[in-house]
Amino acid sequence: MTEEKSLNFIEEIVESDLASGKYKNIVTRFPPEPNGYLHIGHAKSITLNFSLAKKYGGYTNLRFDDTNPVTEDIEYVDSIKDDIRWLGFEWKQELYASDYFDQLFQFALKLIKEGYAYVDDSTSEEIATMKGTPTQPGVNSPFRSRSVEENISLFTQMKDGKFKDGEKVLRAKIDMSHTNMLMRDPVIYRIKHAHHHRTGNQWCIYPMYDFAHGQSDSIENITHSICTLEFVPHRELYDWLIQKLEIFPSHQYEFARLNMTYTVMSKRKLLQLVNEKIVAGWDDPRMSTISGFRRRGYTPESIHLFCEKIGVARRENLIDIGLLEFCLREHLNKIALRKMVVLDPVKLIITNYPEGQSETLTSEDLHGENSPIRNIPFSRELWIEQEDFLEEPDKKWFRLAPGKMVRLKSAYIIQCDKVEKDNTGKVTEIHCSYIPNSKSGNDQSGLHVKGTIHWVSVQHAIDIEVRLYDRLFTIEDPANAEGDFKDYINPNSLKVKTAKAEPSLANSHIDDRYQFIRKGYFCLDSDAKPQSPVFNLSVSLKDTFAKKK
RNA sequence: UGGGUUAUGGUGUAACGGUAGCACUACAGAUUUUGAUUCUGUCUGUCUUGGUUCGAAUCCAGGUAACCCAACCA
Repeated sequence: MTEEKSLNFIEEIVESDLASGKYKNIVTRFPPEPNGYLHIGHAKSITLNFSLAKKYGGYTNLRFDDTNPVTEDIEYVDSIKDDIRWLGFEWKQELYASDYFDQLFQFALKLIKEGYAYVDDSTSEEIATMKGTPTQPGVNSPFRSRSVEENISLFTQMKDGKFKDGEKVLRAKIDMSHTNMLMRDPVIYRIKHAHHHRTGNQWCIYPMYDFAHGQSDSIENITHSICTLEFVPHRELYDWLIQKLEIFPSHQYEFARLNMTYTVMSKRKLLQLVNEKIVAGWDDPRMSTISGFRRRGYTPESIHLFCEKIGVARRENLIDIGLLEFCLREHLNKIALRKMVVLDPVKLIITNYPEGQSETLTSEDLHGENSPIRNIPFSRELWIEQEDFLEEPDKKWFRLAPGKMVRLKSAYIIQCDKVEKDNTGKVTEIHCSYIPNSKSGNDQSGLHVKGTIHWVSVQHAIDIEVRLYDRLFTIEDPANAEGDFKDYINPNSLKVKTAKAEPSLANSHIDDRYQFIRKGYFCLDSDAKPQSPVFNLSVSLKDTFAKKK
């Protein structure tokens, strides 16, 4: 059965361009500004650009849009490259808009020579005022009619550092009464005496986005320049500049950016969370950054699946973060090694199991058949989960309770005989007896129990730190809520506890993925040290029982 | 009050004038040594008003709503 997958609108454009012979193959680019870490929204864009080129036999460039030296930094270019590689994509060329500064300067000169650009001495406030408003046309700058010679001379002096920041700008000469505000003589070069992370102090004028992005696309022969919806109004300017410059006609296409519930997606907001130490850093496992998800235990596969499922369209969206979690579980369920870990321990004593005795049982590492198996020590005293015992359960309870039976996963069936409590009424010990002929894999007891619980042998258990994460925000759309988004931080987004784990967890590696049975998926955190393992909750298991309560 | 963009179940996304489909979620059931997984089933949708047409989610006109645009940010 061939299931025909429908194309998204960009694939349709590409297919039609290919079919019409407009292009023989396509070239895309991913153009981050190195002023922050990449987030899951970028993953959507990365996946779109790289997958598209791969699917249609083209390639993708990685181009850093580094035209604003005051906000950009080498730290960010390194992290961006790491993240893209981790996602599994390979760029054809690693490029920088700053590679084109000379070329861009020549482009500007060409515009000036043809009367399409001029140097303006107005202040930014004056320029803003003269620009008008969306409902009122702007007025021409008094400097708009300078001669070509004067403009060339002034622009060259700008480049040569003859002026201070803000003293002059170069503007495209288009139409001050255009309905599109971006066409009202946009600034295309400004003076910034700033150190650039690549060109150093070579330049003191820097092109604006609109005079760098499209031109870079063109220089690289990008066929499909894909960006998000807020750039729709820029497209007219993008096309205008390419036409006046008479360079390769790249085309811009826009799609709706990713928004996700219970998180924020803007670099500015993420930076605030980092700077104000609300999170531990850009790669804090609660962050929506790619590095955050990676540290949290997400896999590239899970993110690919997510990007495939959310689709690509042109309408605003707010994706349920539950879908991302679903995609993670979907992958982890197949690969995560099963382990037994008790998060909130209470002691269970098997009174008819000899003191001092222990035995080695085996358990499956994975769910399906043909799973590898591992050894687990069993003994008289065990840790079990507090929530797996209830003194006065209702009829739907099938875990442990006085007089009730459960199976200890991969071990024996036990029956609860008695409980010990402290003077506050808290259960301190649960006394049970086990059914010797009910051993897992060789059960001759004929008993049928509904519940199975996990456990760890007290004398063999190791202590591990577990970090349990919850969503960072308490409301679905903090970015668009009333007031400051930080008012909606979830105070319980991180809980740390010491858990009792089966000994095999002592030698874990950073890329290993685990399922702590009946609890969730976990991975070793980068804070872990050989003698003090730390595990992150990647995502909990679906829990229909807890939900019903 | 100008210009641009978009409206399909709770959330996403298809259907390109001819049966509104898929996924997630929710709910119900089966299986289960993870209340997980797996399997089966159920609920819920074309913004609105007109028009064209044998036939409209799709085409046309008018409304309505949401988002974007007045950085020397990208």
